[in-house]
Amino acid sequence: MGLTMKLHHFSPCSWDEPSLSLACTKRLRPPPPTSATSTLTAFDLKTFIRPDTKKDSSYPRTGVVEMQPGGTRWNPTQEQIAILEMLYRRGMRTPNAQQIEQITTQLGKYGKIEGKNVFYWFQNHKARERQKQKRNTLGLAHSSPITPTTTTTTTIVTPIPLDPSGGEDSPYKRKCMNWGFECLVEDRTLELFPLHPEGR
Amino acid sequence: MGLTMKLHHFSPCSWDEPSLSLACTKRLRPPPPTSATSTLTAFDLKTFIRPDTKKDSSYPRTGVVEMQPGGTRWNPTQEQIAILEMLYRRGMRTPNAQQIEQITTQLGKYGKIEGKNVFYWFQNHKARERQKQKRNTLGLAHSSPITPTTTTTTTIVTPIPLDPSGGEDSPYKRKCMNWGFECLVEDRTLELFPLHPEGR
DNA sequence: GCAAATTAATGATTTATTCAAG
DNA sequence: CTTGAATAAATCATTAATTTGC
Repeated sequence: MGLTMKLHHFSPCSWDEPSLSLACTKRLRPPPPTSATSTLTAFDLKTFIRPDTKKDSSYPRTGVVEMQPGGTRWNPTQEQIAILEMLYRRGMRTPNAQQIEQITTQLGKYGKIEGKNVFYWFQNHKARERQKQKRNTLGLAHSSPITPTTTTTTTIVTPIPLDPSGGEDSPYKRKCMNWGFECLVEDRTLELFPLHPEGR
Repeated sequence: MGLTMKLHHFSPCSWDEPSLSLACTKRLRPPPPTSATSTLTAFDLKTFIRPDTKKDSSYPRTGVVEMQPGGTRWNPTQEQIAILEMLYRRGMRTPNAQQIEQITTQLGKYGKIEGKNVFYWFQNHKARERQKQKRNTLGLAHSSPITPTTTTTTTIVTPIPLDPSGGEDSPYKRKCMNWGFECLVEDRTLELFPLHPEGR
């Protein structure tokens, strides 16, 4: 479990294979009368494969460093972190698309940010709080009774607000999907964060 | 295993409390909000909560067979599957945002589809091909040496087209991110699939 | 033949793991 | 070392095939 050397790059394939022989691999679910087999032979796949020009097409191909002038990855500001942490403490764990969008809009006032940053932040924060807690729990289990050690600041983790009430009616219900960003952009900018963006 | 008749698409949460309960997957009372740091305490989070107007929220309760799109999941057509499988055979594994967009556009000619469907399809297909192969490998490992068995048609898995050229310039580079859908929509509709879309 | 019940397949989400920037 | 970013694995949830009893 450790050395998965996955490095699938883009294929310089030559698209001359004509065929697509649908080798019905399954015994179950026999394919319905497919009219598509014969028709899907010829199309220009090359258009797909072009080695990614992204939208920001104008990049200096100088050969080595083609990085966005703003830097590579999101570098959150203090205000952004503070807000995110508050939301987390308040119980937010996996915001849905709309929530992400709104958060992003607001946090954008304090620095450059994208929706995915917000999404990833919650993912990572949740996961790392979890493992931190687990580490603490296990550590205390067999460690010497008094070892505050001050190293782990033990961040009192407000447990995820699960449904504690016995009244269950669904064994587990998914809630949100984090897609749907496609064109959800509305221009009404809500005033959710009455903070005074000062410094920075 | 099949009598769960729960489909409360609309969580009847009452958001009347001045505090807030985000990430309310189930109906639950907001937990006592763990005194937050006093600086960023006041803002109106309720604005986040409005129960998401994006989705359908209006089901044909009249008992009619009117399957209105919105609450259902993607049900791919034969043509769509055929194209996706071809792309997969050709080596595509994790298309980037732009590729997903283009594929979506093209597959949209054969049925309703979104970008996330394409993304998920590749994720799932890749994973399930992997586990299928693993199962086969393990099965053959301790099975009798000659067992053609003809049952599993062994879908000749075109190995992932690795970069064969010695000319590498980046030692493993994460290539794509599947975000960035925000507003990538261009209206030039490429004609990648010169197929004649006929009704399913 | 047929609809309800069962099962297999698979779409959609969440969680765990990994890579790498700073 | 910390943590943003990305992918893989595990899991949930829903739909279609298939079976079953009539």
